[in-house]
Amino acid sequence: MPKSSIIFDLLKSKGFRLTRARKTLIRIFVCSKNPLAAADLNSRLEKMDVSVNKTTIYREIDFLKGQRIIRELQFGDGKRRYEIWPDNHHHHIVCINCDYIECVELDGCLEDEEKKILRENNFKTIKHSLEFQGLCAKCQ
Amino acid sequence: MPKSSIIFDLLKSKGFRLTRARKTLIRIFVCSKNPLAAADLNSRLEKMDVSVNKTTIYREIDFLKGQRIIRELQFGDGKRRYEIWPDNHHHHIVCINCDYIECVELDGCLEDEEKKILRENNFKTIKHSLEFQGLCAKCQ
DNA sequence: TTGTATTTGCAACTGAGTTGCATTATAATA
DNA sequence: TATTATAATGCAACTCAGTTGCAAATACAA
Repeated sequence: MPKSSIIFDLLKSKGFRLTRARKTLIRIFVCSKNPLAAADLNSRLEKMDVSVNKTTIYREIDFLKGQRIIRELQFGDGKRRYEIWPDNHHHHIVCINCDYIECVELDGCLEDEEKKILRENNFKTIKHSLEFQGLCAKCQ
Repeated sequence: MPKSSIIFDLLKSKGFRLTRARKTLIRIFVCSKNPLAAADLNSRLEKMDVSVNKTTIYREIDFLKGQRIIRELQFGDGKRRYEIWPDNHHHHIVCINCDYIECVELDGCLEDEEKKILRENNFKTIKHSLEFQGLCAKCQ
């Protein structure tokens, strides 16, 4: 069973409706290799002949975020980007020249650091955001 | 000699002018314990009776950033924040409840990871942005 | 097929940040 | 001190991401 169908069933079982926009957005996220901003979603929807108002796109983003189907990322260009909720904990590296993005998996990611923060800063760490910026193979 | 004066001399020696706005903004950054957004700068300037147009604030931010006197940070709320260029490499932890911010210093920060990225992703890493979110002592 | 709560579209808005251009003011020099 | 070049500023109008209130449409259970 493709991943989209699993998500459809999950949402249906929770009593949410499967509208054309919602299903298409979920398919877009499942298939996309890169995190997508609201404007990216809009142009992909248009290409797929599913016309959706931008308000709906933002509301659907909130909905999918709330359902933990997607998660939000920030690459420092002032746009919020989203990707399907990952199975594996990972981060990203963005090429500062051509915006090409790759996933990066780190070993034993920041667990010790979060313990240190609890000890030294008295903060209970919930999550962290870590993105790398650099030059991809082509742009070096 | 206070830190602001050192920066004033540096800029002067490079041939830049020391205007009221520029000097006041540098003083604000030097004194501030927290990273500041453009709107924060505006309200602090008003309190100090130095009225400055918002265009000037944004241009001055660009200037100070270009001179490596301040650096930009993102905490994921859609605003860009700035702090005086740090002597020590550090990150931040933000309380998701009350927005209180503390600095966090990590040991041997991410050097091994950046080497790994060069090996495995073929990216030459220039920099990284890492921010923690959690609950501060009061909000736990 | 119907009832209704969920979802959507629209239009108008907010708030961060940008641009072009005319004006002002810093600071080096005469 | 007065002159001058140009760095810095103000203003108004703009872009672009994202939000809000409300009326209309639609998914889907019964």
